[in-house]
Amino acid sequence: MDHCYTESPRVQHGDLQCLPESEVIKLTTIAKALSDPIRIQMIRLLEQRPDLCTCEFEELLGLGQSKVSYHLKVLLDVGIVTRQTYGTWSHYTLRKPEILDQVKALTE
Amino acid sequence: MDHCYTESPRVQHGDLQCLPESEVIKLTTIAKALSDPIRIQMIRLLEQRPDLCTCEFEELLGLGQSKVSYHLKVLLDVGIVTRQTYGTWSHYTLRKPEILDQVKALTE
DNA sequence: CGCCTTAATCAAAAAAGATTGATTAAGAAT
DNA sequence: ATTCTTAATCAATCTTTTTTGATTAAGGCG
Repeated sequence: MDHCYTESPRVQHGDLQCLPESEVIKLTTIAKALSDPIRIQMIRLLEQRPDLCTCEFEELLGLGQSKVSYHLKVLLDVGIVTRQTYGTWSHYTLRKPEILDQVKALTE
Repeated sequence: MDHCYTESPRVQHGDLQCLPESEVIKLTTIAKALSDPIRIQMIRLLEQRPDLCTCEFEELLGLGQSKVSYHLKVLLDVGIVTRQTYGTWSHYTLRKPEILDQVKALTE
């Protein structure tokens, strides 16, 4: 796949270009974050009520604390949500409230 | 556990809705298909030249035949591409040429 | 018909992602 | 200061996805 990133004579199909690796990583990283049912439901909840805290996800989704933390971290790491810490509580907010609609558009 | 709730919740807990299971599966299935670097590059190539065949992907991406077939099947199964068979050759086409732009929009 | 090409599929191994229970850290309460 | 609460992190396990090489199937050609 490397030869696609450069001007290689092996690419003999005119000007066909692959995407730069950094771009591919950006795209696959966000797609990966969106490819789990629990994380989709978390986004769905945040769409309706911003600023949910960790323990509310536990309650609303019926999941254990460490599982909830794990999935919230995935969403946080790719920038789908932001985290606000108040004392010992953590609250999460969607960075882009319309993200789920954009994912839906992929399926249409 | 009212202590961690936000001051002005627009929606009460009881009103919060999850997505139906079938909808979640639709969303995660397409996201999963888009979460691999090889498949993103395949889409990128098809964006520039529709109707590439299996052996062209092998050549352009520098990958073995069975790996290429595997990833094309993932794209086919979720409907991102369609397949046309001519004799022993298989050609693939993007069902929605703008799909990569839609994925990019997720990252903005 | 045999033989070559193209490509899908299969099964085993490797890699990546998710789950689980325990531990840790930091702030709040007593 | 000690204990309690909230939630992040860790390590082991389990599950899913991807890779690899081999096999299979079907079409074209001598």
